[in-house]
Amino acid sequence: MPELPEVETIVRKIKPQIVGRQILAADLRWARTLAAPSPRKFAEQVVGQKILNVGRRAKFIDIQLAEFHLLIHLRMSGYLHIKRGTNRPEKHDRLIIQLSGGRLLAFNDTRKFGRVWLVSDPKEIFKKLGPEPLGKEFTPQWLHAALRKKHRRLKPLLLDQTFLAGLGNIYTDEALNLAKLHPLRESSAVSARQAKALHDAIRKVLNEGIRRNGASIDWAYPGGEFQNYFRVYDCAGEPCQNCGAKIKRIVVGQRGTHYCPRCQRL
DNA sequence: AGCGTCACCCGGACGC
DNA sequence: TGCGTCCGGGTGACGC
Repeated sequence: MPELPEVETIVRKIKPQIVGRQILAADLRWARTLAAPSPRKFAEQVVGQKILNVGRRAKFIDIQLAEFHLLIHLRMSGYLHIKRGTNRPEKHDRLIIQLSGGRLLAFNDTRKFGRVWLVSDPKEIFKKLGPEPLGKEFTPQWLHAALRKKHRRLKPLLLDQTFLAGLGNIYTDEALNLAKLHPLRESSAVSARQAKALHDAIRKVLNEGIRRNGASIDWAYPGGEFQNYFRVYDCAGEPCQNCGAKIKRIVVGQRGTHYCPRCQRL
């Protein structure tokens, strides 16, 4: 389930292999939201363009072309593959871009949740996003002030990309556990000290996820190991590593939510 | 403003 | 074994 660490990892993997190359062909087989209206039009717009850079903003992969930005959101089951040569498309390949130098960039997405945009200015997509949790703007002071302004429960608030951009379900549960805060805790009631703990916990779990190449669960996203280090996510019924109490699973805003009832009191 | 609910997908897990 | 059903992830739309 791609969240920020997976996206970050994928960007680091593909960037050196595709920056500087030119797009020779583009085969768009499926995409939910796309600025270009048709596969033919899409190919017309990108073929011949050079890839200038590959970056990330929140969970979006930003492939900067000479005249456009190709934005890719992997959602849960999406993945970007670099292949050599011109192999046959694999099952669930949704977009295949043939590059100069004999390389192929394929966007594979089993569950068709991922999205692709071709835009001239990525700001139109990014403008609603909150700050980057690993960026300079995200400080304990900012977080405390931002939490106080809201009257929302911590779990849905942290998942809200307009509040803070990049946390998904796994990392939100893990961060709240590390910070010893209950997922249903009212945001405006969080103290400065707790905000500092939450800030540090968010950075810690994201950096840990990146270091372990993200989490591989089920079919999604090969190669990560973070799933072996979950403290609460997907651990319902298991003892808390900190206190031994049984990890609980509840549903908050349609999302599975895992926490330690003893360490994270309401 | 914030919350609940639904929709989008489909491989895998589960129950019969 | 095979078939039906449910689940889960991120996000946007919609109604209260």
